[in-house]
Amino acid sequence: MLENQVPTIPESDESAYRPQEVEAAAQAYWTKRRAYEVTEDSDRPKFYCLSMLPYPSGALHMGHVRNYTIGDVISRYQRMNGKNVLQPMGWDAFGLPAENAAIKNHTAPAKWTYANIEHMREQLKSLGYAIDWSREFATCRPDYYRWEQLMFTRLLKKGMAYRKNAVVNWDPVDQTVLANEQVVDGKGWRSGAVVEKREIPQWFLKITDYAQELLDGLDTLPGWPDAVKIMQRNWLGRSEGLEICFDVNDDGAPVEPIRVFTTRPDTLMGVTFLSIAAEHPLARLAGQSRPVLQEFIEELRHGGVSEAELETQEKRGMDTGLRAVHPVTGETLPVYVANFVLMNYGTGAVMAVPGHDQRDWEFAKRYSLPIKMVVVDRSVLDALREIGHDLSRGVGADPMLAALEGRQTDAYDTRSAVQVVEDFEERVMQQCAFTERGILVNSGEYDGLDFQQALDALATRLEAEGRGRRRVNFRLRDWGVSRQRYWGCPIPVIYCPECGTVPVPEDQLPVLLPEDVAFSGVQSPIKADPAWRKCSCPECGGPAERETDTFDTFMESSWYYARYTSPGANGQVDERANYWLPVDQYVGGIEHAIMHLLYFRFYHRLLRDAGMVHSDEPARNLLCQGMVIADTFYRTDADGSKDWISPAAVEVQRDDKGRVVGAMLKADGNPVQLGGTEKMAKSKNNGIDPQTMVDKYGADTVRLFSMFAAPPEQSLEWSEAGVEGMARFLKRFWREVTTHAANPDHPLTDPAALDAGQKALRRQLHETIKKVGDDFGRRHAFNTAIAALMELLNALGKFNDQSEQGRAVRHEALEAMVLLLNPVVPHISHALWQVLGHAPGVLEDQPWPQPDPAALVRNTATLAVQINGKLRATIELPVNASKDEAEALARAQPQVVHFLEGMAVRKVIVVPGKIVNIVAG
RNA sequence: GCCGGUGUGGCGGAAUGGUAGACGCGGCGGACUCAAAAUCCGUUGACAGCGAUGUCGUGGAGGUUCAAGUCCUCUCACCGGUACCA
Repeated sequence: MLENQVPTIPESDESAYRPQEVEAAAQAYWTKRRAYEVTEDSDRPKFYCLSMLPYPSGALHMGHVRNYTIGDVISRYQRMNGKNVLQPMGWDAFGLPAENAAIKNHTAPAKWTYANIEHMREQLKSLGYAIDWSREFATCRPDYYRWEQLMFTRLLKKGMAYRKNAVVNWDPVDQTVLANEQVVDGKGWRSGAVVEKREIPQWFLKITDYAQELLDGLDTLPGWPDAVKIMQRNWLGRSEGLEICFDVNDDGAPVEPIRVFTTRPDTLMGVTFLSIAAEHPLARLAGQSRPVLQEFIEELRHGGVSEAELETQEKRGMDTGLRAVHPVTGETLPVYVANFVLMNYGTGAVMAVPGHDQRDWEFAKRYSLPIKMVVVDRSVLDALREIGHDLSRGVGADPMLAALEGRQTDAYDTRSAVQVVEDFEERVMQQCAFTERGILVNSGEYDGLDFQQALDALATRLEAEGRGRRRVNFRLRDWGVSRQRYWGCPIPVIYCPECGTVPVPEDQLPVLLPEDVAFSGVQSPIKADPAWRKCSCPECGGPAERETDTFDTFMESSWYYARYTSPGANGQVDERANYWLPVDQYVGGIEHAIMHLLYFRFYHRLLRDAGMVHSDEPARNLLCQGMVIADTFYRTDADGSKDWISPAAVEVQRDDKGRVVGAMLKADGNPVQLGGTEKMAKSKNNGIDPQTMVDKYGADTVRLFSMFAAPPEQSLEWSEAGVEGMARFLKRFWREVTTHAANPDHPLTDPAALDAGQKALRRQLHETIKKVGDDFGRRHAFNTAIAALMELLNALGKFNDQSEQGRAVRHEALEAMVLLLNPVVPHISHALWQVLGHAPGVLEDQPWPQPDPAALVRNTATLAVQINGKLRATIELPVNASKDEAEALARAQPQVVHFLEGMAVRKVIVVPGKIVNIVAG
C-alpha cells in the first residue's frame, strides 16, 4: 500500500488574502496613530455612538460580537460622513454571576471579574472595533461608583430616596434572599426549599415622581423603535379614575377604611365584594382573631414574588370576616383576601365588580359571590327602549328581568327585544363578564348615564362626601435599589441609634467595598464583618453602623453613558458631557426595552435636575438587535437526560434535495438528535466561540457574517457554512482588486463617452453607492447593503472589458467598493486601499462615496402588465412615456391579447414606471 | 396571566400597498485535476407539461383594495420582558 502522499504546498502566492496578516497590520496602524481617540474640541458635528456595555462574564459571546459590530459599522460610517465620532467601551462589572463564580471557583468576585475584563478586552481588540479605549472604565472601581454614591446622598437629602418595607424571596434553608432568577418552580435553586415571601426594609428612588415626564418624553423620541415606546408606555401604565374609600368594620367595630383605585367607577353600583392583598394591614388584623384565615395568609406566603409567578397562579381567596360599606348604597360587602391582588401595586385592595371584570367574575363564580349587571351595550339599551323601559325612572337594585315581568308575552318584536335583554343578562351571569363600556342600568339614580357622565356624577358626589377623589394612577412603582449582596456598590448610609438614618458625608465618600475577601455565598462578607459595619455617626460622633446592602447593578448602567464623556472628571460628569450628549445612536438588546432603558431615561433627568446635563433625553436614536441563535444537538443518556453536543463537533446529513435529515458526531460517526434552533447558551451547549471563528476566518469574515445573515433587529442564526460564504466573498474581492491593480489604472476622463456595457456597469455602481448609503445611514439594513455589494462584485467578475475605459470604470468601482465595505470589514479595506495605490491612512477620514446623478439616468423603464392583478407580461418603454402609451403597449402584448379574448375591459390602472393593471371580466 | 415581537423555497433571508423568493448557504450538473480539495461556469419554490406556458404558493380563517407577504379583524405557534439575571 502506498503511503498517503504528503499534500504539495501550493506555490507561494504573493497576492493571496491572508486575513491574520492584514488584520494585525491594520490594528497596529490604528493603535499607533490613536486613530479612534477623540476630543470634543472639533469643528465637525459630533456623533456619539454607544453600545450597551458588556457584563464581564468570562468570554465574549456572539451576542457581543453582533452588538459591537453594529455599533462599529454605524460609527465608521458616520465618521466617513464627516462626524466627530465617539465610540467608547467599558465594563458593567458588579453583579450576581461574579458571586456564583466565586463560590464555584473558590476565588474572590473582584479577582474573577478583573481577570475576565483582561481577557475580554483582548478579544474585543482582535475584532478591530474603532473604540476610544482611553475612556474605558469598570463600574466596580471606586473612582466610578463614588459618584453614584454622592448622587444618592444628595437624592436622599432632597427626599428623592427613601426607605420602606418591601417583599423579597426568602430561602428558609439557606437563610438568604434570592433573586427571582434563583427561584425555580417556587423553590430555591440550591436548597430546593419552598421559597417564602418576606418583608425587609429597602431603599427606593422616587422614579414615580417622573412618571408623567417619562411618558411624555416618549413622544419626543422618533428615533426609538415603536415596540420599545409602546412597552414603556404600558409599563408606566397611566390611567385615570377614582380613588374610593370603603368604610370597614370588624364584627361591627369600625376599623381603618379600605382605599381602592378604579378606572371603572361607572361600575361602582355593581360592586359585590372587596379583594385585598395578603400583605394588606387589614388582612393581618383580621387574621389575628381568625386562625383559619391566618393559616390561609401563611399559605399565600409560599412561593416567589415575581409577577409572572403570581399572575399565573390559580386564583384563590378567603373571606376575612370584615365587612365593608358600599359608599353609595350603604350595602354590606364581604372583604376577601385574594392572591391575585398585589400589595405593591396601587393600594393593595380592589373593588370587585364580577359583572364587568373577568377576573372578579371567575372569583365570584368560584366562591359563589353575587354577580350584578350594571352596564349594558347599545343593542341591549335599544331593546330596553323598544320595550318601553324608561331608564330615567330607574330600575333600582331590582334585577332587570323583574322590571320586565308581564311584558314577555307581548307581540313578536317586543318578545325579541325581551329576548335580547334576557340573553345579555344570561351571558353576564353564566358565561363571562361584560367588560366594555356602555350605559348604566340597575344603578338607581345613575341609570342611563354613559361612562363619562357616571364618572363625573360619582366623582362629584364622592368628593363632596369625602369618600373619594379623581386620581391619575401609574402602574410604575418606585425603583427598589437595595440588594442584600456583596458584589455591588455599597449604599452610603449610616444608621445611628441617636440620629437615625444619616447619609455618609461627601468628604467621607467613597464607601469602599473590600475586594480581597473570602466568599462562601451564604452571607455577604460585608454583612459578616462587624469591623466593616462599625463606624461613628457623622452627626453625633457616637457608635453607629453602616448599611450593608449594595445597589442594584442597574444603578451603574444607568449613568455610564455620561461618564464616558468626562474621563477623569472630578465629579460625576463635567462640561464635556454637554458636548457629547445626548447619545446619537444607542445599540443594545431588545431584552433591555423596559427596565434598563427606563432607568437610563430616569437617571438622565436626575443628572439634568442636578444641573449636570442640559438635555431631557439621554439618547436620540435606539437600535435593538435580536439574539444570536444556533442549532442544537443531543444524545439521550441512559437515565433519560439530554447530553447536549456542540454544533462544532457535529456534521449534518442531507437528502438528495439538500434537506437536513440527520446529524452525526464527527468523533465517532454515530448519529445525534436534532434539537432545534435556540438562543446560544451554555445550557444547550450551542454557543459558538467568537475567538475560534476569528482565529479560523479572521475578524472581517466574522463581522461580515454578523451583518449579512439577518437584519439587525431580528434573531441571527449562526451557520458556519454561511461564514465560509463570507470568506469566499472576501477572497474574491481581494483577488479582483489585486488582479486589477497589477496593471496601471486609467483615470475616467469622459463618462459620457462610455459604451453601453461600461455605462451599465457604471450605473450599477452608482445605484449601489446610493443604496448602501441609504441602507447604512437611514435604514440600518446592513444585510441588504452587503447583498448589493455582492451583486456589484458579481457584475465586476463578468465585466471582462480590458480597454482603457473599461479598466477606468473598474477602477472607479473597486475604489468605491473598498470605501463602501470599510465600515463592515475595515481591515481588508485598509489593505486594499493601499493596493489601489493610495498611501496608508485612516479610511474613516476618506469621504463617503456619493452617487453621480448623471450615471443614474435611465432611458427606459420596465413595467409589469397585470390582468386582474396577475402578471401576464412585462413591457419596456421610455421613462417619460404617457399613461396612454403604456396602456396601448400593454394591450398590444400577445399574452395580453390572448388572455383578454372574450373578456370586457372594465378599467385600466397605470402607475407610471411601475405597472399596468387591466381589470376585465 | 399581562405587555411587546416574529412567522415567506431544503436553510438564513429579499421585497418601504405595485413583477414574491434579491443576496448568501445547501443541492444538482459541468469545467479544471491521475484523483481529491480549492476555484470557476450553469441550474435550483411546488405541481403539470417535451416545451412555450399554466396552476398553486408568504403560519391558519375572514375582510379592505384595481392590486395584500405588506393594511384591518379573529386565531395558532414560537421568542423577549414581567420590577432581585444582565
